[in-house]
Amino acid sequence: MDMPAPPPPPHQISDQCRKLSTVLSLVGDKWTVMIVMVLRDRPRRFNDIKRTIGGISQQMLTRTLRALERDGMVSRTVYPTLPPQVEYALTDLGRSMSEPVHALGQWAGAHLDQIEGHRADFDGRTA
Amino acid sequence: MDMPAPPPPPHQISDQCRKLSTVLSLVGDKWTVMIVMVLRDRPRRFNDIKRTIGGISQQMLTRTLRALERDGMVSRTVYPTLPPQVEYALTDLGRSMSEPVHALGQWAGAHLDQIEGHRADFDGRTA
DNA sequence: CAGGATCCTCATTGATACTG
DNA sequence: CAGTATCAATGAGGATCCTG
Repeated sequence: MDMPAPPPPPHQISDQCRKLSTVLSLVGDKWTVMIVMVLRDRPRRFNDIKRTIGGISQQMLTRTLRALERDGMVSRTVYPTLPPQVEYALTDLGRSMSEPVHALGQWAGAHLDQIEGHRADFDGRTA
Repeated sequence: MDMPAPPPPPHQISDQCRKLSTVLSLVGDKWTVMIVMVLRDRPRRFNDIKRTIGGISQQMLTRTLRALERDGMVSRTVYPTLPPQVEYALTDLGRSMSEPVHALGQWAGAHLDQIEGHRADFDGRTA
């Protein structure tokens, strides 16, 4: 069969991106970033995190922490006291991730007004 | 009324984060990052983007591009030819954003295996 | 205190068909 | 080609109640 080169698929980019989006979607998650940021200064307990963030349901906090634990970003330590204490902390991996995330946060902070300006502009023109 | 100091709300962090999450959620969006990455090398036309990404509905492509345009990340130029041509390109702001996003992508790529390892581990222990 | 189980609601996404 | 409009399905996220 004379097919010297298999047709190079035009979506190498998307394939790579698709794998990355698995991780990227972590960052886009409404709560994940907040939790990582909160845990950045020090380990905290469940309701401590809940109170600090404020506005998150325990359902979502549980789920998000589970997801972070699953990805190895957060460690979960149970102290069998009474009442039980569970402490969440960033792992090395989690702390490592928090750096580029923080950088992105910096950028976002620096350009927030600009973006909101564009939005108001756009909405004004559209209305 | 003797309330010398208004009770300092314990969620200064969350307030800041909430504003940032407006921008951060852009990054987490499944398609936004891909589109930005695709537009990073050169301006492209609608169906060109669609084909390159592959798997995105025209509905979502339209919406995501609109959102990016609204935020001032992407410019939309219409050439009144027949058939019509519409070219999308990153603005300076968009290109600026693509840098920390790219950094995050680098990180994600570098740690993808590690993360997937953790996931497999976790799922194994849980199952 | 930490979190599992349920139920419910609304936003996001996709598929399809139509238009300038 | 580059959209808009409509409909249907899926899932995220919140509220509530209950347990170890």
